[in-house]
Amino acid sequence: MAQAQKLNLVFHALGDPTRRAIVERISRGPVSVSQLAAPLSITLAAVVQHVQVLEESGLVRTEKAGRVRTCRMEPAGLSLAEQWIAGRRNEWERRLDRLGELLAED
Amino acid sequence: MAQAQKLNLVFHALGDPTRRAIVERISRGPVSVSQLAAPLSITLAAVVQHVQVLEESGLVRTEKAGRVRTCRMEPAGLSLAEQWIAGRRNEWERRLDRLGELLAED
DNA sequence: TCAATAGTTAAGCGAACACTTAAGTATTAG
DNA sequence: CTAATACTTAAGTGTTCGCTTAACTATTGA
Repeated sequence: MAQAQKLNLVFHALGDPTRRAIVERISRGPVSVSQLAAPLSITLAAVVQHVQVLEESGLVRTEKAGRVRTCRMEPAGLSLAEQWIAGRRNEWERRLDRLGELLAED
Repeated sequence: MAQAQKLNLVFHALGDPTRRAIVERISRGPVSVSQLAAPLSITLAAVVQHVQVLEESGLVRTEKAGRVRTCRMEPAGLSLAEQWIAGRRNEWERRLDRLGELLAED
């Protein structure tokens, strides 16, 4: 998949507060879907849909054993977003440097 | 504004590829709205709407001089997103450390 | 075996989204 | 003064989103 499309999915996934709460929980250790649903005031079906979005975005990996689906972190997903942001900061800082050099010329 | 609400706006803003392209351009230096629109195959009106979303998210600052609106980077916006991501990675790594210590016990 | 548990899937609904067209305002160059 | 430029704003349109209810499947503990 193209990088841009992956970034669409990752940033879109993180744009929802319920999904960020789910990621926060999963980043502390593996959890089942029911455990994810417990503190949330939405139906299990809605939680399943959020988990699907997170899995398709590459932020979360999922595995079913018996009737329980366990969700784990997939750190590469977050990494992609982090690197895009770092790239922007980098360009911005390099520009400030060039500007500083220009102003330092006498 | 609450941190969570800001994160909603920032991640949602970055979830759209056109808006990311706009941020990439702005991170290389200040630009007018027309300059932003030039390489994009959407109407000026649509670009204005994207810029509004970016401004409300805190990623971009904007200033009008005469009839030209100039857009600049607001690095604090990206920073907020970066810190949230770093926080998740941190929790995930700390958990791996604890796990490693457990396994190292004999 | 059979009832509770854990998740799945589909259909539907109202709100938000990205975009367009169209009609406007304000600024500036000639 | 006038025409072109650079937006701005409003209304409308099709699509996607987050969520619900409801009906279903698969697993497991008593």
